[in-house]
Amino acid sequence: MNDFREILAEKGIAPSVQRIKILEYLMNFKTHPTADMIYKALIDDIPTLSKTTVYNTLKQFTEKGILMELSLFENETRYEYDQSHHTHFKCTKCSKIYDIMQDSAEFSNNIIEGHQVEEHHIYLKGVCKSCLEEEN
Amino acid sequence: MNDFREILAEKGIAPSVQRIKILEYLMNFKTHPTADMIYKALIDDIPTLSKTTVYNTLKQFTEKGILMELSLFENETRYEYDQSHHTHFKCTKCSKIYDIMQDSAEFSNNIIEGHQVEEHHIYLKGVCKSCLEEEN
DNA sequence: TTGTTATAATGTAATCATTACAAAGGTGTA
DNA sequence: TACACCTTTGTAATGATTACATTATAACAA
Repeated sequence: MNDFREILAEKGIAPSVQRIKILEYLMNFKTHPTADMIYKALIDDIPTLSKTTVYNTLKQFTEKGILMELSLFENETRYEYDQSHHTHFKCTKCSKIYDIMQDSAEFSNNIIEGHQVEEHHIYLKGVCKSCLEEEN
Repeated sequence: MNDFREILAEKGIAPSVQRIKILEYLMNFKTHPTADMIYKALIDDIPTLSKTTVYNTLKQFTEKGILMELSLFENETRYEYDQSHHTHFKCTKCSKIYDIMQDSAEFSNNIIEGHQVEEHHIYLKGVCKSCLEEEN
């Protein structure tokens, strides 16, 4: 539990109950939850919790680099604490999202870690050619 | 223009004016537009066009495999006609989305086709291990 | 032609995720 | 205590999307 406080302290974020609980949840449950899932999971514990607080906190954590935002699937932002670089797999039946640790981008075989892959997407983010040129 | 009618006919979709114009737009402008962008682009041409029609048509086209749905960025669904397998690059400054034709998944160099890559995501879709097991 | 049926398009209202904003609560310090 | 600052809260607003009921259109038979 000091863990959580330390992580927040390192980033200059005051350790309120809400922030600690949200971070704790994301570090303990690697389920790539939405803001709403986090809210529902914590509301019993913190009955006064507001959804706005959840959104604000997730935004702040993302900006400070504590969390990673995933907007990959179905127009719902999902969050994860895990910092390691890995691939995401979403099941079209049960909707669960799995982390694929396999490093290589070798997807010629359509079974990966037991999952049957039907679609394969790669996307990149950064500064494009023409924006780079304008900067000079 | 018979092109469009043929594509629709192949999939058993009646060639209404609205459907032809929407398909035409997606085939001519490879800008990965949102439903709203398509609506705005066509409303002068078809003054009675309804946004619901755009949504319905895009959904139908996607189900029939004519279009590809991209929910990669900022919780807005974008659509593209291009069937070839390629990578998407989004500029964090101008928000434009580029197609990256480079086949290999070799992103060790952080400049690709002139764009400076800052994030690199891979995601997969399919049926997960436990759903596969349940099927038997 | 008229009537009938089926499909397609439209407009409005509803939903859901997210954000804006103002008010209220808490904490630390002079 | 009083003040300043940050945090949380609740409500209202926004924006994308969907549900649904109504209207329009096209094809076809009588």
